[in-house]
Amino acid sequence: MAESSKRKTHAERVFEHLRHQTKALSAYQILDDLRDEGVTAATTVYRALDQLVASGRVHRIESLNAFTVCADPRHTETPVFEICKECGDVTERVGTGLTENIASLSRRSGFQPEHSVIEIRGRCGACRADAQPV
Amino acid sequence: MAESSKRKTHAERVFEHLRHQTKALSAYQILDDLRDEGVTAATTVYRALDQLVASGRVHRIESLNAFTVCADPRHTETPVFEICKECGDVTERVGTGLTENIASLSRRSGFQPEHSVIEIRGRCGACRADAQPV
DNA sequence: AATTTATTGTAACTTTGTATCACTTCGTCG
DNA sequence: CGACGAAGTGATACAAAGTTACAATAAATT
Repeated sequence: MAESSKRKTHAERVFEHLRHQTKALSAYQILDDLRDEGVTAATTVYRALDQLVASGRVHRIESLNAFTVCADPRHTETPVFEICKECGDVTERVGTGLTENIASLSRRSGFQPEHSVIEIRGRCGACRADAQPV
Repeated sequence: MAESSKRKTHAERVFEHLRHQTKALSAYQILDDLRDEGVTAATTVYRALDQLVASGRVHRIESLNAFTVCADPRHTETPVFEICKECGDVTERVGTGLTENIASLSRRSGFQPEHSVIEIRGRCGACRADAQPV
């Protein structure tokens, strides 16, 4: 095995790679991208992603079956993801107050929320600007 | 082909079947369930689901890769789904005010929302009650 | 009847995700 | 030092979810 693969864990490699993306990547995209660095099996990528998601350093984007780094691992609020249908960029918003809205909904319905998925698909500001011809 | 399959479209069959469920069903579950009624191919199920989702009669639950009927096709607000991790039941909530929250978030961020995915995973009221011994 | 149009089926294939088992690496403890 | 166990990795196979391309059929039009 390449000596380079001895120093860092694969989880670190996956995290570092994701950190340099503006789009969310699928597990298999990550696998392809990291073959040079000694990651050769889907299993390994999924294991790395499991750890990273569990530790809150990476988020899974459900509507894309893809993954992106957490913008701020210290936040406790439910993150909101804006996903641009044109350029594919994914932006995480925190402190949106939506957590409280969900909590109050639950108070009414008797449902006990554990994990919320909030993903907004649409067009990002940059793509809207691009589409304005003068 | 069975004569029964002549009367209704497959989309109708899929819709009727979903309507009698409390849980969301995957496309392949639907396929299995409807084999007796002459639905034999995954393609057919997906085509039916595409129509139903496009016409707003069925929702796709992204975090489950599954489908459920729309509780009220007339609503315009973004639906919120409560998904119980224990019993698997999926409940749609409308009129939660979350649409307005998302809109105001967008006003700040410059993002133009088209379709929002809001799915809350946790425990439903019934399962919470069941888990209370005495 | 002939042509078009929508619906369905078949089959192969891609993408996404999991399970199993063997092997290596590495720390630690005797 | 060497044995041992835990964690990490890889290979393989498989399961689940979704798509594509094309042929066959049925229904509607003319």
